[in-house]
Amino acid sequence: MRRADFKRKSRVIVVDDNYDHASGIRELINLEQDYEVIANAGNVNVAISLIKKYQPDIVLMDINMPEIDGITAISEIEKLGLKTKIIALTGYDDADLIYRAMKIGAKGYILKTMASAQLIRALDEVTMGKIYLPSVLCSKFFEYFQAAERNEKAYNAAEDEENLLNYLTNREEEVLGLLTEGITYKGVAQQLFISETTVKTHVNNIFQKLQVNDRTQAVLYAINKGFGSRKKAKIA
Amino acid sequence: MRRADFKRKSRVIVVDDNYDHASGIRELINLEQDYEVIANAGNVNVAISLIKKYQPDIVLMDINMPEIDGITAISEIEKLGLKTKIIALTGYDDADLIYRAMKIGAKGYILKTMASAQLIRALDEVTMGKIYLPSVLCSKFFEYFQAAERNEKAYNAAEDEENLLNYLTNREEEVLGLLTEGITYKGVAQQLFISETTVKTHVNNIFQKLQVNDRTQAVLYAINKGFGSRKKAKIA
DNA sequence: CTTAAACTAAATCTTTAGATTTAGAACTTA
DNA sequence: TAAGTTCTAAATCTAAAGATTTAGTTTAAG
Repeated sequence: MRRADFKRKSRVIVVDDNYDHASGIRELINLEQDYEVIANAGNVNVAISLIKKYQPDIVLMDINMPEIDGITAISEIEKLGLKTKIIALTGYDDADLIYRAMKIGAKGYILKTMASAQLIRALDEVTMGKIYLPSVLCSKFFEYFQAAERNEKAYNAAEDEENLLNYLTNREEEVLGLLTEGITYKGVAQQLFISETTVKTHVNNIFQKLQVNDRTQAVLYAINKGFGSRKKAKIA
Repeated sequence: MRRADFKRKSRVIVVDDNYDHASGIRELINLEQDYEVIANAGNVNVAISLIKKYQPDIVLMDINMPEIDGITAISEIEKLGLKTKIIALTGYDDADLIYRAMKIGAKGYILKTMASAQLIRALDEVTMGKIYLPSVLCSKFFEYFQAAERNEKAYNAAEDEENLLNYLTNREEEVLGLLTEGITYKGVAQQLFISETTVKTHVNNIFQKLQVNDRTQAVLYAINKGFGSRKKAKIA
């Protein structure tokens, strides 16, 4: 899986507040013909300026660091929008950490306790544009991921008892749609080419069907039930 | 990784509309001392009633089936709330399919083209409560997952230009909080033990700061900016 | 052919909402 | 101490919002 010799070495920056550990990794990586460590960083701020300056191919990021944590650091680096790929590195296989690191864009995640072969393997895979997560960690990730999804579902299911929106007529839905954009009776009347009194009639019917007393409550009900789903009314 | 002999065999149901393929898997699994296929199902409806009846330990679910697709099927089975673990099975490594299957709770995902050892490995891992996703598919999953997260971020970033909510005073935030529950001036006044005119003053200041004209727009602005974030005002 | 929704609209009336101005008390900061 | 914020409150309006009743069309269902 080694790349041909005529390709330049992949440039790596190691971020770890433990100097000894960083040095160990550096030496380990420099033994490989395909990689070279171009810098070490002992804290996040130094790391970010080095990364901005050198735009390395890969960053090995220790997650457990003082001041700014590694997760935040990854997030910051991702914001730079470089091609730099980040591999997270920790001592423990905390599901939450793995989930968060992968969520914000880490391309790999390995444990410090893993064999050095794992590290090189991770570098190889990530260099080839893949994502590397050892199966143990992969399993951990999914525990967390699926638990999170289940919570989402349970959360939404709670308000799925009965959706009063289903009782609305087409016209009433249209009117409600305009209400959820913060438009007045007059405005709705103009947009639908009907009189203001008609709008009032519709709105009153909507209130009764949704069992609310005013437009604010109607709008809140509609939004909570996912009315208009992903459009999110724009104000400003 | 085989379990001790005194433990009963894990009971497996195979769901696949291709009878030959299902039979092949059945024979393959029955060669293992730890597993036995207790039923085959050629379509989703049969599968679900069999699963309800036998509550197997594992379901091997082909995703590409006529009528109801396998993803929906997994979702339906998960809704039953059984201990049954589902392993998805497809011909292609479609990132979207993998993502959706894992998202709704599949405990494993393997390709039909993979060696039979992979299948047994998946059964073993899943039986032990882990999640099994071969590294190739794991990588595919994360491509999709991270792309989805990036889109989320981009979506939210668009309205992060400036959050006018930051200019609100504490009291104004309180008032806005009550407005986002659909409460009237009088109601807010009672809850905060202040006069109605004071509430009006606050509300007017809120309108100016949020650059809106009425409470509906203020509430919409607040919700869009994540005011109260995950609480979602309850009406009804 | 009749019944029942659904959409339309008017009239009337009460209640909130919202704009605007002014101002006192408490607290903070230069 | 003076200036500035924040929270409080009142008075006075105007403009919306909302409740209620009645009623004429149209269209689909029986």
